[in-house]
Amino acid sequence: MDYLKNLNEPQLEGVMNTEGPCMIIAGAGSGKTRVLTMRIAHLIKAQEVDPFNILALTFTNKASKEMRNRIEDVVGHEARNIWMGTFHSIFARILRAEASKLGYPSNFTIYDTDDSKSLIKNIVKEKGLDDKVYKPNTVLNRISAAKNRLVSWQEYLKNPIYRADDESAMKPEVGNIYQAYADRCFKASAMDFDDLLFNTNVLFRDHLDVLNKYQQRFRYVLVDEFQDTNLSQYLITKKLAAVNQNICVVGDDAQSIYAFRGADIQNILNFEKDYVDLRVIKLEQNYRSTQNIVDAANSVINKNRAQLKKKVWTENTPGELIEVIKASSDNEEGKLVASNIFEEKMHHQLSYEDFAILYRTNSQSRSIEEALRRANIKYKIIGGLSFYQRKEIKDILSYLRFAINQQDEQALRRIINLPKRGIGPASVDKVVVAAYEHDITIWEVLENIHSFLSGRTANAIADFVTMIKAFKLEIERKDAFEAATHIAKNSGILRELYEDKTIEGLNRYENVQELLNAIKEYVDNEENEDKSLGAFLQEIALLTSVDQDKSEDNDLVTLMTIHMAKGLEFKYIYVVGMEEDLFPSQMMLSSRADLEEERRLFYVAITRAKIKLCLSYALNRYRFGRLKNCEPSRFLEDIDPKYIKVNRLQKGSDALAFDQLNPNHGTGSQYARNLVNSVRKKPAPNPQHYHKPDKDFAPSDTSGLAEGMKVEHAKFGFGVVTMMDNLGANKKAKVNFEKFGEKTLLLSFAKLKIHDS
DNA sequence: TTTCTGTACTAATCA
DNA sequence: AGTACAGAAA
Repeated sequence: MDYLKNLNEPQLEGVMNTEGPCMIIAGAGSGKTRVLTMRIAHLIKAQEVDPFNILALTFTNKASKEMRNRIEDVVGHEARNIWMGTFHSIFARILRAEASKLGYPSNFTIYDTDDSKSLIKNIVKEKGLDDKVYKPNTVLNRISAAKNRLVSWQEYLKNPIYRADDESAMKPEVGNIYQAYADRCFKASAMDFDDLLFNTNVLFRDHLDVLNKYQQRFRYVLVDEFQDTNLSQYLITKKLAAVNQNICVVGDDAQSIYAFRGADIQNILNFEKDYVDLRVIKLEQNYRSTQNIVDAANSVINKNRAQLKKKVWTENTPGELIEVIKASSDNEEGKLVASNIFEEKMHHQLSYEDFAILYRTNSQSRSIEEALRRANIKYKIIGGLSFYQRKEIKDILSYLRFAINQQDEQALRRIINLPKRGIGPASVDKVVVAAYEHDITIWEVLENIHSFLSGRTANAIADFVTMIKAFKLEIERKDAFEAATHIAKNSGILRELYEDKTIEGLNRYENVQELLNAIKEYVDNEENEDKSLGAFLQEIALLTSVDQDKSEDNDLVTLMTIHMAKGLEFKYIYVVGMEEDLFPSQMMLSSRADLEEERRLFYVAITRAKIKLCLSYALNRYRFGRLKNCEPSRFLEDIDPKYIKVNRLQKGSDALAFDQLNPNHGTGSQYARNLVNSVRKKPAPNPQHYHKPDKDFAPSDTSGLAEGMKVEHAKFGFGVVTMMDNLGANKKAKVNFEKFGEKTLLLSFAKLKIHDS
């Protein structure tokens, strides 16, 4: 068993003891992924467990792909048959198979966050509530938190605690919005991300035969990043492992950074109570980083109160001290980091792929990118706006979604007037109201539109329905790729993009081509058993941009958020934007628990580095298009100073000069800027300047209007007709107004009173 | 109904 | 710096 070589004592223990419940508490860089992969390999090779009986759950597709590859290296192609993937993807797959038990079609749609938010927006509007109070984001977070704690809308409405919470937040209607939201999702045959887990719980609760089937199937259950599971996920795994009791979880409480998604460190503590015969293994030796980095990380995490005691140590060399870079602005920060990377690369003969730049928020990537481009340093961005979130892609996907599932309300709203076909929001509202009044689906109203509406809009809708029905047939008859191509072409989207000859237009056109290629690839890939368009859509709904790395050139500097970096390692790590209100984020300052989570995030960032860590901050930064002063992050002070190199003055930096110029943090210049802005600002149009007609003002019949007539306009006041244009369907008149000058008015719209002839 | 324009508001992290 | 929305004009 040569795969067992090079494992230390506790690691070996984690690999060999495959039976019974087991929890591995693994410090950063202690080789936990290695233990997990070797454990699975051991199950297959030594214990002859059928890969089909192993369920391994991860948090990102990237992690699961990587793990599968590493297992494949040991056990060969059999690794393919392991049930390995993210919680969401695995249970979406199971729900697809069992959907009918929950009253869903197997082709249910998966709503992404945008779909959810816009649905909530619609509901708030329909209920006549104030959208300033019920912001989609806030409401969705509240609903999401409830679902992650397995609280249905019925229980939510019943529970006085939630009611009191909502009332003290001046949002008493949240429960009712939750109810409407759940109802509309169900009617749309749609599940949001949280529903995938929530409904899996419902499925296992209400259908014991189904639960039993999967309990038998998954004889071994393994969970990576266990500290990031929420209650919903925790209960699923617990239920699945209830019969065989072969459950192994791996985690590190110091790296729990997903509380905002309902993750609960308590799960680790509860785990010990749930399994009396639990074997607990601690991995504390760090193999990844230098002594200085490990010690600095420890000094940071020790500032947190809530944590399990554990000592991460290393035998590695002390290595370099941590460098702190101070810059005058975000742009300069980018420049300094770029030149620093270039120097280190040259000096130590490194590749660009040895470097990663981490930041708290995606919006910070802009200034860094700019600097890297100027310095001719190649880079790749992970995360940010994903390919599947682009407008043109979402448009096409909405067509595909709606052709498959006619109940998908959000997809319908997106495409019904795209390209423009004369069906405006007013008509859509009428349709929705009609559906509500007759208690039928929106699609049924559309199919029989002539019973509800007449005229041009009704015809447009009838044409739309005919088109969708044709698409449906296309999907039934042809494979996913051909059907999608047909829909892209015949919906008119592709043509509209093709006619747009701007650079962005060309880009969009290419993106659609790329989407079609992706479908082709999906169809051609032998590993996908279900090649239908519906399966493809469900799969990509759970994909993020992390999962698509196809670039030929791999020697690139990596840019990403700290969250994305979890589980990865690089020789050189740059953490940028070490400023108050940015990192820690200003939204995390309200409670100790929030601040501690933020600090764990910093811990994660530090421990990604193998050889050198570099932290940077800027004194000024553009936010919302305005320059803001910033202060260095309190986290810099959390590091024991003996691990930090006192920085030489940056050459080429005017940071010092800037400080001298602006001893008061640049308030003077801000004042000057405000002055300039106030001068530049155009005076706001004053409605009081508009003409006020008599209260008995009534528009005249303008069919006999002619040049030279004196008229009164409701807003522009008195004027003289200077020219008539009676050609074509739209009669126009040019009127020279006393106060507003010459205007061209469409007579079918303009309200004019004729004052003399 | 559509298009244009100015304004107000925004960016926390992921599946 | 972007974009989403409202309101005006066509």
